[in-house]
Amino acid sequence: MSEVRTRFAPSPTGYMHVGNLRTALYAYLTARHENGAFILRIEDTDQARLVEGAVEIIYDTLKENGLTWDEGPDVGGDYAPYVQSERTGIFKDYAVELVEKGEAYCCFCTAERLDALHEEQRAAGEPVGHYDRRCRDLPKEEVERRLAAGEPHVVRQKAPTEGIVSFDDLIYGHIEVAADELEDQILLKTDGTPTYNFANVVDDHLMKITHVVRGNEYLSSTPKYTLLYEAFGWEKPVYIHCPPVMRDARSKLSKRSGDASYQDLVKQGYLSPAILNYLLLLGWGPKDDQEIFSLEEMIEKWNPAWISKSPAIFDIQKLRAMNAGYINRMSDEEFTEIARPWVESVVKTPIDLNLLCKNLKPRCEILSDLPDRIMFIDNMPEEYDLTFFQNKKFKTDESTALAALKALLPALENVDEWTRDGVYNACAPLVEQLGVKGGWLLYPLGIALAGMQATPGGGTDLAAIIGKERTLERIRQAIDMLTAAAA
RNA sequence: GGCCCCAUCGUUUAGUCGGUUAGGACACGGCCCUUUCAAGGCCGCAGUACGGGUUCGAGUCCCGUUGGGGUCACCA
Repeated sequence: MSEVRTRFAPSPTGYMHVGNLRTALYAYLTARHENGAFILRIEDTDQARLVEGAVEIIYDTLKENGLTWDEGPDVGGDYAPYVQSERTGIFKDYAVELVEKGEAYCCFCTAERLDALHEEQRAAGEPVGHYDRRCRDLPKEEVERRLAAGEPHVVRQKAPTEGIVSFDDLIYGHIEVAADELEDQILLKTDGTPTYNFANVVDDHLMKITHVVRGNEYLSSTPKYTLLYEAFGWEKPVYIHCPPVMRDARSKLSKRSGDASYQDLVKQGYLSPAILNYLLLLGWGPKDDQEIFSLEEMIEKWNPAWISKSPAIFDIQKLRAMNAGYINRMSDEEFTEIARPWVESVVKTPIDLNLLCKNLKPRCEILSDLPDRIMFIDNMPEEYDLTFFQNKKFKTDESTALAALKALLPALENVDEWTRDGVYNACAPLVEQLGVKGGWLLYPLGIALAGMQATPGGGTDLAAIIGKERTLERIRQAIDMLTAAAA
């Protein structure tokens, strides 16, 4: 069996939505699982839609995710060029080949005539149909004469007028469609450039693509592709049509409706491996219960036949959980490194960064969660809701908190070794002395230091993180506030 | 509208030879742990869209209904 070759052929629109990335991943895995080649081809024939820097976004996204390509615009390959706009000269010869074989013909009908035709059909109350094939059987002499006169024309393929056209898809199985559903599709436009479908078939053939992995919006046009392969007498690729990634049950993910692109997700603090892992499972499942996959494991376990047939709704909540799992599995050191810029964006004063991050790690689902959680370090609110001191489980309220903090203050003033353990060791004897539960004493400390209820760590952690000076200052502040409130 | 495709918990997915207490994950609820909140551990709630067949037996096969998606360009 020959080498498996797949390709990812994006249009450089400047927006890589996650559905695109998933298609790239599936194509990549299909190749790599068979030790095959993965090719990157840029489909930029629509110059009007060209966006500056869009190709770089494609490169960067694939690279960040480890989806390396063997052939492409930047690395070259045996079938270069890999940018479609540089290949326009190629297609004309193939169109001519089909005309000579009698599989295609020159059509001189103008756009105006086509419009009029459709208008007539509408007026007659008929559904707007296909091209009426007026030029399909023009006498050879007439065609030559009009060509010689330089009359504008397109090249159309002669589609069969009866019978059925069928193809096989690895996911959807055998699909048949009546030939009269198909029209004589245009191969070459008036300006001599190829239509997308035509260019695609020729390119895939020339690049020896064996498995075409693409979105299932192409399922309906695949019979046209089939006709082209048959007209040329080329071997058809294995088709793998992937269902779309949806925003909700009705609509696809789209830039227009403001759905997050891959880049947006990264900016929000989602990790690439977590995004890729989530995408793998969105529309595909292994036969066991494995959920966490490294790229190597994906390659090993991949089977394109297990891709789902129905659309999958993108669930940001599940992605969040997946991301949290990836963060939780990192070492404290790794997490500190990726969290550092986020922490430093809101904390400019000296702190125990390692201790903070150790506490932040299990509390962080995505990196952009961080700033709100640690704001209090540099910006302690002047006032906060004193009912925060009420805790049912520890039997605390404003008055017990006042007592606890008053006991804590002198004990902490005497601490020399200001570490988490040092602070805790100074507090522990008080629990004995007062005959209370740990929480009774330390829960109020956390509130006093942060001014909020959900904090990255208990009272002693917070004290160690923000340092002795700020700790004592905030305890005094809390004592003042509680005293004033009690009076 | 024509044609093509799809349909398992709220979401995602397993169930591919017809026989399962219909499994996992996220979310949700509860309990444990606990110096807050988390994390972690344990338990729970929750599904075969509907209607007909075929069969001893249907999530699985067939037909229909409903719902949804895609596609019908000198766009890609």
